Amino acid sequence: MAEAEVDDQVTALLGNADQRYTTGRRRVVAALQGSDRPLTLTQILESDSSLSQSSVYRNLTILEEVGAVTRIVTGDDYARFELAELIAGHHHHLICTSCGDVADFSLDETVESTLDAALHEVAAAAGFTATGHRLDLLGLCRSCSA
Amino acid sequence: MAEAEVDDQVTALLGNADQRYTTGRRRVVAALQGSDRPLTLTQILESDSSLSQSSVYRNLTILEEVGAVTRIVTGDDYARFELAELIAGHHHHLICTSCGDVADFSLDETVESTLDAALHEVAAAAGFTATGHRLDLLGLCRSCSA
DNA sequence: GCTCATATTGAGAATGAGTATCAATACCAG
DNA sequence: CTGGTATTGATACTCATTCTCAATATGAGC
Repeated sequence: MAEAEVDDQVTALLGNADQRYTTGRRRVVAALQGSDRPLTLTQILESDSSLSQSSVYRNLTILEEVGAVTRIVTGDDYARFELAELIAGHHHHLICTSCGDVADFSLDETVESTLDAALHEVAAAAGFTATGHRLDLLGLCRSCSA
Repeated sequence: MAEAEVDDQVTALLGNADQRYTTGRRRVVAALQGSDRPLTLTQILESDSSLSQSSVYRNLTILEEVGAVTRIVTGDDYARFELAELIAGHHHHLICTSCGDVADFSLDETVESTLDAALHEVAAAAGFTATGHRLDLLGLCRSCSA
């Protein structure tokens, strides 16, 4: 998705919640969009020195509430943030259990549908209202396994 | 798995790391085994009033290090703990995004194999050394969706 | 452009789950 | 029983994240 389209999406999502798409929020979204993987707060701050810690935390929370950003908690000490699937598309994560790094990957459409169907049955049987799934591959990234 | 077998497994895992299977650790394992879902620290403490907070935290960390317990971080404020897959068997989680509750479920063998094969390819392509996967269904539990 | 009312920002204080400390206690070997 | 080591538990501490609140920016109406 092009930057302008992302901006339109985020503007709409924020607007639904009577929130403005301010410069600070644009910068946070730009940082996330410029990365091929989820970023920690520290990484966001490092990528744009005009941002302040408390505002980035607050804006990430707001962006998460309106559905523009997703928070990823890995067990690592830091939460990571990425653009929500609505914007970035459905995907999964390779999580390094040694250094905490997270990378994106996608699965074949056919595997995804098989999975979706199976999960749908499970949810129905459990009286659970499913809104999505999360699939992570755990292990060692290239540098940690070397 | 029967209680005695679980004890044997845990004893072996702890022994490999030169750790004792003390009364406090047995009580923590018993609490986890007695539940059909992962427990928070608070829930473990409530289930057995003879346990003290700092020892339970320390023992959960040790049990996790030796591979007897798995820590589940949901995005909720509390980490949850369960017996490792080696002991409890491979399974997945229904995670309620409203109240944070976590329940267990399993998938058909066939779906699991399809998934495993697909993930194996992804890992190979990324130079990632996979040690396992994590699949969670996100949504609202029965009581939160009512 | 100007003014008001409101939303947002940013620096620092506060919160709280989880971890470290350390003296007291439990356990094991001889 | 005795000495040496491992574990416990109360408490202090850490540090990612959230809250506070005065200062600033924004948008609407004129």
